[in-house]
Amino acid sequence: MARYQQIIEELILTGGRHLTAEQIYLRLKESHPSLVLATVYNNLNELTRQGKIRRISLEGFPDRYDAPTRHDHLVCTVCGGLTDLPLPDLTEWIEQQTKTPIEGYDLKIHWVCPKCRAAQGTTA
Amino acid sequence: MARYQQIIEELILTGGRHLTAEQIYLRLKESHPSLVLATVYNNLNELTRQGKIRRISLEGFPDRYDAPTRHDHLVCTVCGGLTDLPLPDLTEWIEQQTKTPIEGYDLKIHWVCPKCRAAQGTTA
DNA sequence: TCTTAGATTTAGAATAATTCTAATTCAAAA
DNA sequence: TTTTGAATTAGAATTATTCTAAATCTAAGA
Repeated sequence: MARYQQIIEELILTGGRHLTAEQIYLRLKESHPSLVLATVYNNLNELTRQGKIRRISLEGFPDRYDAPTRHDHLVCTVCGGLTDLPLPDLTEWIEQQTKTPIEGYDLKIHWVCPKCRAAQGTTA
Repeated sequence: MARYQQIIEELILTGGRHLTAEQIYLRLKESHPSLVLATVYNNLNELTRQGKIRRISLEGFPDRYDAPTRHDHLVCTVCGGLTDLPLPDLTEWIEQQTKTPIEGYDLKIHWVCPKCRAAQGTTA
């Protein structure tokens, strides 16, 4: 069962990174016309719960889904675009600072991506 | 003008931290019965734009509003509760690592708060 | 004082992402 | 072949937030 779980996972891990639920739905609908958006959400929730994928929540934009490998993200404050950023793992440092065990963390770095920086130079 | 801007700002900075728009609305409605939720949102957006308050987005919970001082947050993965955590500023370290100027960052640390940890021990 | 102009607030409809519910379908086991 | 439980489907519901248009207010100018 879980007819769609595997192809959704594969699409997220290899077919395109940082996809939204709707993008996943539209891509898979081509080859699986009976697929429905609610099924995509169901599977995304299940995969996230199992730790096979990672959900990235962004202010003002729909959630995106990513590989669960440990890495951080640059978020463009202009276009909302996401870029992977593999900074060193801060877990131990945080636990030393807080003197408390933690489950993990979510680090989003705000920048203006090169494309938007160029566009700013043009208009401003 | 901006009749409500100041009292909203004051409530966020001093009257209670990590409040939602609705909590702010309910508290102020007592003393200002004509106040409407849309006005709260308008003012929260304006205050955020001006950098006088900070918006904190949490997965699955409404946004909360906080003082704009630089600090990080512990987020309980069980109850969603927020706790302030003043870790050292990582901006310079991140800029060294990425070799790119950044605008700031958002660091949320996932833990189980003491209250939920105790409750877990009880039930599990 | 009266008028005007601009901004703010109000009221409530609209939006959009996501979840929920109930009915249907499916796959495997009995 | 029948049963059973889980997954999918369809579409309604939810919820936080935004939007729109009308009403209100404030301050300035005549």
